[in-house]
Amino acid sequence: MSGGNLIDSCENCTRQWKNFQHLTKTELKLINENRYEATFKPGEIMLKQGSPTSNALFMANGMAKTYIEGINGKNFIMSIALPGRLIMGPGAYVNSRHTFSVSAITTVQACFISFDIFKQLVRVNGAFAESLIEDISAKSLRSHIRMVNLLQKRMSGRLAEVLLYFSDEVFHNDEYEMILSRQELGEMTSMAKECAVRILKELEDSGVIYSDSSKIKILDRKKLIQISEKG
Amino acid sequence: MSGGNLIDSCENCTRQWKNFQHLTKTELKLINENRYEATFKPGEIMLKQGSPTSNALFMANGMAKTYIEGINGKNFIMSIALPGRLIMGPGAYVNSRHTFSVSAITTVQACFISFDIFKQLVRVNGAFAESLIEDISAKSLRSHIRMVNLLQKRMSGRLAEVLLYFSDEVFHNDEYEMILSRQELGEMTSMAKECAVRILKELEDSGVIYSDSSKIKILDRKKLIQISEKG
DNA sequence: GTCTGTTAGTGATAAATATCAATTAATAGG
DNA sequence: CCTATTAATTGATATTTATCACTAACAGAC
Repeated sequence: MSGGNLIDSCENCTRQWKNFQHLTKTELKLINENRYEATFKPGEIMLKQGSPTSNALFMANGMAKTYIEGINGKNFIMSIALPGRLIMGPGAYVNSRHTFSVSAITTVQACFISFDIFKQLVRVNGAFAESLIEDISAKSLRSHIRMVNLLQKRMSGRLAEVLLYFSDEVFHNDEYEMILSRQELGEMTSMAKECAVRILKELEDSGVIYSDSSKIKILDRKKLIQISEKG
Repeated sequence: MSGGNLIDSCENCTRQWKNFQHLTKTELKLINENRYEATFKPGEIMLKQGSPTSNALFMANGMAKTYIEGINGKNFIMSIALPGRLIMGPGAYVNSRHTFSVSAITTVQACFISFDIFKQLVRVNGAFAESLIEDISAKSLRSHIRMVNLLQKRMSGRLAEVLLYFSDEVFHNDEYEMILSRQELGEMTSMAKECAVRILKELEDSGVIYSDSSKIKILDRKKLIQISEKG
């Protein structure tokens, strides 16, 4: 993590959070003047669960994992944070503690903005507030869907779902680098790493995917969707 | 479900959603003039997953279960809706479809308020908007905690947690009527009904609770918490 | 290059959980 | 009060998933 601003301004930022479009020029300038840029190396923790929610975090470049540190050191990876996204857990408006941790997977460039300023803008700008509610709601909706997936499907269905998530939401491609280790893949699908390995192999053996340790290629999308839906 | 307003007005309603305190008199009057009261009998569906989110729902009296209709007709009960609470899923601000269903457990008195009006107030009243974000955030936080509980604990831990939920959040008493059937208890803890029965029996045999088919009494709270935390 | 620690992969086994098949309460109508 | 259903319980068994104990592969430090 190093200081110094590489990004010129929020106004010209190509990775700007899309909800900032609801701010006036003055308001956006206020954000810009109060942001702190940081660059994280792979593996570095960007936000720590339990720490005070003093800042909202915006992803400018790179990828990170958001995860809950659960019972007995067992993690649960919720999602992959991508450029242009706001990272703000529910704790910001409840107990002022981060509900989850975030750690960089690749090199990550991110901006911190004080919650005092952020919340103030939410209070005075109705359209901005509404767009924040939309953002929070979308995350909540995903988490509901995710919950049912994880609770009601067997391992192969859960893993298939995550493989599709990477293809559809993260890389927008049927072929991609699996940026998570097998251990992490297990933490995202709520299974032991050994099981993740085995099911990946099963999917490869049945010709649904090609999988070299770090590369994934979806060969039979229809079947993968079927496995994901059937459970 | 029958029409006719039994509640005099929002202003004097003892079950008023606490966030309405941020509304002006005029705004609250607007809500009051546009609300529709309904009474549901036990078992009746109040909101159906997938249907359009035309209204926000406020619980005035009684208890309901909110549940997601998942895979193969398997339900997942998220929580018990109580008097004074707003029922509004994330769909309202995303795809205008209810994300979950709600059905009455006891006789329920509830008010429907059009989302058009509700959203308008969110837009113009910053403090109200903020309080809504707080409400949504609190629900989201619970759901995160719930997710870890359900994903990382074994059956006895999950059931113990739900028994404590009823005691702490619903009845505020160590002794209460279990308003859910064994089947539903299973749907809330993500286990088969037979397992719910067995674990309830185990807890009784080990003196942690007393359980007559419909009555639950927590005898050893410390131990129950321990079981819930250990997983 | 060699050493060393970490991740991936494999098979055997144990533990947890679901399903199935019966019975036995419990309850709502008539 | 009796009967038809539905819910609760129980035991046996099948599935699913986790754990354990290794071996192989790999990457970084020196």
